[in-house]
Amino acid sequence: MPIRIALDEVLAAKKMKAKQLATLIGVSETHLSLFRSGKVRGVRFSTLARLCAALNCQAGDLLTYVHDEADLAASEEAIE
Amino acid sequence: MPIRIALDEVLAAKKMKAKQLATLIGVSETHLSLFRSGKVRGVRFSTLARLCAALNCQAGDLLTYVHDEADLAASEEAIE
DNA sequence: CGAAAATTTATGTCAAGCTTAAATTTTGGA
DNA sequence: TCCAAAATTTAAGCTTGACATAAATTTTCG
Repeated sequence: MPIRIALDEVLAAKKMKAKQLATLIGVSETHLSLFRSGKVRGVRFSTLARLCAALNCQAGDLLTYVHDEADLAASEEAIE
Repeated sequence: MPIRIALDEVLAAKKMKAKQLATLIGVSETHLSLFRSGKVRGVRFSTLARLCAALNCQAGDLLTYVHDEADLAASEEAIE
């Protein structure tokens, strides 16, 4: 997956524990853990907004796109 | 909603039409239109990745968080 | 005007966001 | 080296909403 979640880095920079964040924004520790380790396939903006608010950062600080040529082949399947 | 979608700006900068983008990344024009006008409540990373790939930009260029104090009160409801 | 292009509305499907609970693993101090 | 607390993972389920297609409505512009 070319969208990398950099939550751990931001968390470390703010010297905040995942648990604190979870409590602060009202999301389960379970889900936050899955999110941190990149095991989710998307986010609700409401959740993203709360993360940004709590960490005082931008969406781009949490989500970074790692370029992958394959992403552009999305519409052209059946190439075989 | 404090997450602002800046797709139109990026699109304009790249001088690309929404329709071209939709075709390029394989998403319906309908949905892309809803997305552009901020009428969706979230994104799948697969879609975000394709947008970034096609526009050659970062996730942060498309999604920006507009600070809103209210976001932190997310967990404290029942305040009345 | 009028037709093509773009946006919106309507409807529906199905994936997955997120939760709670329990199991498993990791961590760190005594 | 233990063991208990903390953190992560697994499991199961509820519910939302991403995204699609089709049709209606609106906008664009020659």
